[in-house]
Amino acid sequence: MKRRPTILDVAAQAGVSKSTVSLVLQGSPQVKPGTRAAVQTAMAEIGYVYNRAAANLRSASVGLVGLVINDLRNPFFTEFATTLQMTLASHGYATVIANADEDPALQAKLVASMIEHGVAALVISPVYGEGSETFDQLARSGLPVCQVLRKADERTELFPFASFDYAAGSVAATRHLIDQGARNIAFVGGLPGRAITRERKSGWREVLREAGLAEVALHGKSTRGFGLQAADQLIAEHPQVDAAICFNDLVALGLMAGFARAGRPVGQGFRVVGFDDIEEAAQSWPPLSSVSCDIAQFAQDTAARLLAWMVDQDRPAPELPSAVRLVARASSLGNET
Amino acid sequence: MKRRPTILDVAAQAGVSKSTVSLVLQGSPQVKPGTRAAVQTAMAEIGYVYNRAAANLRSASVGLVGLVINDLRNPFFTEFATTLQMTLASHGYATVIANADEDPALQAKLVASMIEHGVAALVISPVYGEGSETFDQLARSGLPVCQVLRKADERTELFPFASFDYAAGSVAATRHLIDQGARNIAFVGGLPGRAITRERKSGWREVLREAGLAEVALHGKSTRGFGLQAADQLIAEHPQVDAAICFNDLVALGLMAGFARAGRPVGQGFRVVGFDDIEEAAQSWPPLSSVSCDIAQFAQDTAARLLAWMVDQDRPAPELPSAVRLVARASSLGNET
DNA sequence: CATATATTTTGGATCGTTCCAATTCCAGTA
DNA sequence: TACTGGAATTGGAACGATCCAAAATATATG
Repeated sequence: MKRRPTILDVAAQAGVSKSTVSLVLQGSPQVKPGTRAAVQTAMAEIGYVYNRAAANLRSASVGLVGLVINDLRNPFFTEFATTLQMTLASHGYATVIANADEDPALQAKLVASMIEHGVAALVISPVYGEGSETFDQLARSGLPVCQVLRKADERTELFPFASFDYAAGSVAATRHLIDQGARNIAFVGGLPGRAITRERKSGWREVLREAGLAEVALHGKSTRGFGLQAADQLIAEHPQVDAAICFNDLVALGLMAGFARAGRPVGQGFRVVGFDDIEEAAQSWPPLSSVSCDIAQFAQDTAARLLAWMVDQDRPAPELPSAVRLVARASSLGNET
Repeated sequence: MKRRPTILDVAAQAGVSKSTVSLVLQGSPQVKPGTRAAVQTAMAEIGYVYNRAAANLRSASVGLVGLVINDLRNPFFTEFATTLQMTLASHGYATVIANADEDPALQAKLVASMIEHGVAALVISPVYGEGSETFDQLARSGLPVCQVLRKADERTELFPFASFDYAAGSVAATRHLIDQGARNIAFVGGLPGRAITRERKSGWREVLREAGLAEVALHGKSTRGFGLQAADQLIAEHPQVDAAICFNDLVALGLMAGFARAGRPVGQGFRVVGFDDIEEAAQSWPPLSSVSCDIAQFAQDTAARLLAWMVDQDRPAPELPSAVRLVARASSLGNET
């Protein structure tokens, strides 16, 4: 017979009752060491594998956390996802990662599937727009849900929101460019109307208005491809622009590639700052200045807050902005190596 | 009472039996449309959520596929993972993605956790080395297991292996560089001793020997950082080298950045070809020539093979190399725009 | 209309674990 | 020896779905 062995088989093999086997499985201290050893030997002998579905059915508490990411292909989010998974793993929780691919319908399906699978909590970097039923469903489930990096639902008492203080980063980046001598600073990338775009733009706008400088903004998707295309547009339509703050590093790297292609490599009179400080920023040429969001640290903090919520019923603050830090590299500095 | 409603509650609400509710849940065609509607209304009214753990316990067949990836941060693997997940989703299977982070111990833990969660099959791009117990465990589980992209276990009748025909790509890339006038072609990146490094190197070596050209190889991690560092080493120690085949695009992009930093931008007498043809290859400057592995297509093929195995007991071939295609771009062509 | 057949619906058994109250074991004490 | 109390072990009742064979209902046939 090919049937998977159960704890009853183990119990028979070890000459104890199924309850004792269950206690061993749970690492209870109240079984005698000798008995424990016998049970463990029996398990190894008959090749027993734990059936978590059965256990969950009875105990309801599952060491499973769901993670839904709007775009897992973006390295920034990949880093967040992998760090969160590893941090939770070190606390005995398994994480299921899913990619919503910026598709609200898929996101809804994934969330429903995770609830069905009985996750104990959910972390979501949501897709924008059309997501209200998803959050209504989450609200009904009563699960601990953390919104991270993107705020798609305003009910932050229900879905506490943690992200970075992008506005402050934007101010710092703009001041830095002005200090370096830039006078026509464009903002490139970010889809218009989104909260995160507004935030990353707000500091730039504020500083420019204070300084009485002109504003040029090119909006679009947050991809390398858009940056490439934006370079051409900037050169053709706004030749006076001498610096750019990009929505993220991917856009910035694309923009730099675009300027290089046009024969005006960044560093020679044109300055660029990105957002996120992904690993590649330090490795590109020229190295890219970026508003650094310590995403690994952020993922660890998120894990800690989530654990506090799940384990100690200690609900996180509704809004929590993490500090950012401007890392100045050659792409924005006056002198060029 | 805060108890989650069960199908019995739904049945009571709708005035039918639990069996009927179960049939509706499974989308059985044998319930009358009127009854179905009544049940669905009842579900909505009392906010029923399906309990998959309970269902799995009885039926054993779970629409769940595990995916373990050696390094999810590598965009090549991220693309594979997300495409596989989406393809399987369109066939009604949920996918749990986990990142082993090149850590054999973590990989073992993840695999064990997935088996416990009752996945119906597993796709693994394994970590190299120390993984034998992991595969022994998988063999014992009797699950359909596909090894993809990396072969860590030689028992390919048990764990069918699918990857790309890297050797052919390597031949094509080397011939191409020679055609373009290169005479000193280095191989950069890839950890020595690994099957995949041997494969990607084999064609290069073969062609060089045929042509009677010298061989220079720099081995290291498959990261942008190593490429950056390799550029300096190449310039300092092997100034005669006039072209490079890189283990992957990340190394190639790092190498190009390194050459640019050293004031010898690629395209002016130095040619580079990478492997994988990640999205960024076309967007860098200069655009990077690469041996294209259509990873999205590969992920879809993998999904199809896995489904055939799971559903029709149709076991895939033990070894299946997918064709690759050289995409020549400015980084390896004679003339520079 | 009675009967045969097809379509829907149903109650009980079952999956493999955990939980709980109850029982057994055993060393220490009177 | 008989008794006690804590430690170790146990059997039965859940958990919430699916499966199956049987029952109820609807439809077709002569």
